[in-house]
Amino acid sequence: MLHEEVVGRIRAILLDGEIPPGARIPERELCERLEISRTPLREALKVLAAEGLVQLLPHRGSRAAKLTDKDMRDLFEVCQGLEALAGELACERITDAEIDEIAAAHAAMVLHYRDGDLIQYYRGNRAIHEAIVTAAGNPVLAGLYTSVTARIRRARYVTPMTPQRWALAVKEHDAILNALQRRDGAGLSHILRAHLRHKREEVLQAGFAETEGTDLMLRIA
Amino acid sequence: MLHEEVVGRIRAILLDGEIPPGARIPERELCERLEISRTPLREALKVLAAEGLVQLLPHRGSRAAKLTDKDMRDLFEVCQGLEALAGELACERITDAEIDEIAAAHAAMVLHYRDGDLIQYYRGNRAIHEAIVTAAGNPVLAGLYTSVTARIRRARYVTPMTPQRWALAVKEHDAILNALQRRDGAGLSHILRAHLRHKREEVLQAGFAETEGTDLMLRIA
DNA sequence: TATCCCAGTTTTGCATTCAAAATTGGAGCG
DNA sequence: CGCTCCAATTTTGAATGCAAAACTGGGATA
Repeated sequence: MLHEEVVGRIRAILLDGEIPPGARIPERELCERLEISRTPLREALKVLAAEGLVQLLPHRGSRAAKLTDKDMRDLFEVCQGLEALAGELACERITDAEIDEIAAAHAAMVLHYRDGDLIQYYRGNRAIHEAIVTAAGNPVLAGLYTSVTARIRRARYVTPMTPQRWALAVKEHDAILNALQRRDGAGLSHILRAHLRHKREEVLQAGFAETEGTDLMLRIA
Repeated sequence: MLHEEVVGRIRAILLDGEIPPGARIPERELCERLEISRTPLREALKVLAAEGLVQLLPHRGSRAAKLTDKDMRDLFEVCQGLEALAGELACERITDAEIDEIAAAHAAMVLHYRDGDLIQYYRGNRAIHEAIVTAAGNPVLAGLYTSVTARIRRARYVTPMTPQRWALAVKEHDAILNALQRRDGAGLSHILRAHLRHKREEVLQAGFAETEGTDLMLRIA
């Protein structure tokens, strides 16, 4: 198994919440499960610690990182900045074909909204945000985005929404698609910020900071 | 020696250009120099690879990452976004005392400009940019900023400037300080973007992409 | 002479081992 | 009964050892 694969597998375990935030990471056990020895496992843990998904305590092992309200706020703040930038760049660089794909994803997502299927809605939602970032054509940006969103994923794509908020989110997504189609970078950037600000408020209001015992037990692949 | 310290030492070696971009990283040698064995060294290299400073080639060792023109452009683009965000947040959160410190740093930097001391000018310049990011009060943002700027540091703070460009940069810094003092987030954000865009043009024009043989041999601590 | 091939060497990646630090559990004491 | 302290055990962090992959260079061949 390649180094990157080990990192990926552990990252998935953490994002799935299989090892809940704050829990000790059982080295020995993971070694057996991944059929590797401690050396490559520990290499992966250090990488994940640098990413912010794992917390290393000297001589006391590693734990799945636990996000405070402040962490959550900071992450959303940065995420807003990254998506806003991605939106601007995407408008300069996106192809017609890419816009069509996003429009299709948007339409599908709206259907899930009408069906009241939150899981599928979130899945489509995430695909759209990621497509915009991809369309920005900046791998550095995409990398940071991936790492930041990984940390808030469970909160962002799991929080239940009130009908009002959900309706607003869908409306915002209409505007997002519209701005993209008009290639209105400034406009898209602005909408994305507002969209994420609302999402952040939602998440924080729902009290989804990962304090003791919060385990969402959800796997949004 | 602590893990973080090992990472830091190797990072410094790379940023100093002691191991020039593209060069092979001599594992054995570094082990002796840092007086550690291969295990912690390799852990550090994987972390630095995740940061983008090191390139890992399976079964072929690691090299100091080499930046192409595209990489440089992408990094500057992201850096613009991060600083713009930092500027906005800083205006909301910065204290009067912090503004005074930045004003003092600015004044000192202008003196170095008048002296024609580019090294000292760059040092002050960097301190100001970092102070703004710090004032944003967002550790996640600060972390990403550190990692992104590390990768372009040699280009950003080493490129020689024409008198015109230098004068313009100083003028932009006047405007930066002014916006900060007025706590004009939008304005500051705008100026920072322009400032960095100009810097990027300068760097790319100077052909400072790290292709073969480019070794700046400079240490701006 | 240039190219190909293959044994010898080096380097890499990982498993294992070992010392040091932390945790545990229970005996002794208040 | 609860607290403290200390030896036994576990876990961590790092050095070493080992198999496999990649490099090297010298000779055979075209």
